[in-house]
Amino acid sequence: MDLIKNKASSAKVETEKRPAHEQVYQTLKAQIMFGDLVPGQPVTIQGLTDSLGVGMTPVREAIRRLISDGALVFQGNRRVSVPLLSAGDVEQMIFARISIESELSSRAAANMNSADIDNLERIDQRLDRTIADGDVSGYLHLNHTFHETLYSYADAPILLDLTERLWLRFGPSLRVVCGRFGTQSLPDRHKDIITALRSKDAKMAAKATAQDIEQGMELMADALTDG
Amino acid sequence: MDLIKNKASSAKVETEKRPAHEQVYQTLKAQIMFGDLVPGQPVTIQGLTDSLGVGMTPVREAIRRLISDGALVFQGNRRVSVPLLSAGDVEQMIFARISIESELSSRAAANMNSADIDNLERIDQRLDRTIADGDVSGYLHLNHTFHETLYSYADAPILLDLTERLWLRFGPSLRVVCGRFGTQSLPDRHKDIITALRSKDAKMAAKATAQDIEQGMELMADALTDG
DNA sequence: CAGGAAAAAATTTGATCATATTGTAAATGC
DNA sequence: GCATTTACAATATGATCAAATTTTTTCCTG
Repeated sequence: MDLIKNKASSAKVETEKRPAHEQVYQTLKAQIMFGDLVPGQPVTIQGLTDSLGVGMTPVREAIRRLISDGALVFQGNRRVSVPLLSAGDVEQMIFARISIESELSSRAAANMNSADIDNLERIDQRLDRTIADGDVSGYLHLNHTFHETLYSYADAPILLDLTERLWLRFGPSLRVVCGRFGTQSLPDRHKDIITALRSKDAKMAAKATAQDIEQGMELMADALTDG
Repeated sequence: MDLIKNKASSAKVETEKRPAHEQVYQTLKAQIMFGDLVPGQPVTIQGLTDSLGVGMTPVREAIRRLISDGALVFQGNRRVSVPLLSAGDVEQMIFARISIESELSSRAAANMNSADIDNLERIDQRLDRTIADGDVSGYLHLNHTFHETLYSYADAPILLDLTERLWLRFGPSLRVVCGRFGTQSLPDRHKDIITALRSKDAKMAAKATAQDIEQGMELMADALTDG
């Protein structure tokens, strides 16, 4: 569990340099995105100061940031919790993700060279293995890495930021869906995306990305209306 | 002791109920959005504790939130400042705003009744007066109110949140542009939007909104490349 | 002797914590 | 059930420590 323990040997300069509030933010972000926290679960400041071993000020700052990200919600009465998504929420996120991420994919297609695409394909191969193995946690991490890597070539930091914010919102719910249905039924349009990138076909890359998003999010929407 | 605790006096409720960090956030947000703060201007924690008369913790929390919003930027060396936009930034915001706000406008068209549209039109009439008077500050406030009011009928909180975040980003720069060129050259496709709403034409509402956004943002893009 | 660059001290600002205060929810009594 | 009390968590402040910038001093060179 000691994720923050020093990975000392490699780069000793940067290890402990970041301020505590930044580290707390990154830690919580990962926990939310990859599902250690369940939708609806309350998050308390004191609980985090105890478990993370830092004072309350850094924890407070990290929580405010995450609330602004939409990764946590303020429940009115000083309570903070992981968001529960409504059907409408998911529908809006589908629209926003398709609008923005298709564009990112399209822009990336114009900028990526052959080696970049090879690199992306290697990530996708590792992703396939997690699906075959039913490794939910690995799937969530590598799926995120795949999209993040792809979009990073778009050279569009503001669109990237909007996307990151959306991923933080649906992270916990996606985790629940994967936990319930396993990894078998998960969509993977990544092969289509890679094919499009190789032929420098921005339109096709955008379309494949849109389909990948839609299939994944629809799965989530269905699961939410069931429960 | 607390005999006066009941909220009997209805009109006066909003005074000191909200926590300090929330008030600081709202204050700074308004200052950023409507331009008391100039792009590039440094923002210091201690300066704000002095000028706002609260401790550092609430100020810190508000600043973290605003950084997450993109309304302030963290300059590496612990320094925080109001963002300077690049041409690429503006271009990305044009894309994102058109994508999302056109959709909001389209959805609002389906939900607004005649009285709602009348209300919106009254806002636009007041807006016209600020343009005629060259009242930059009034223009910025009412233009925001117009869009915010319109979009509120879309019943899409997540898309609304994404939009708010974008407005916070370009607020300071828009203010600079208006200050330099006055209000005369500002676009106003609001009449077209209202016409579209009255005929329940969602497509046309979306198109007029897109044009309104594009014209305003292009103005900003031009001004930024000049300086 | 003057000018400038480098080094060192001082000031300003940020980061963190410990503590006091206040508000909210749960528990107890009637 | 409802009101009062109790307990716990959130809010907010001030103090303390660390980092960075700015100013001052000093020393070297022309």
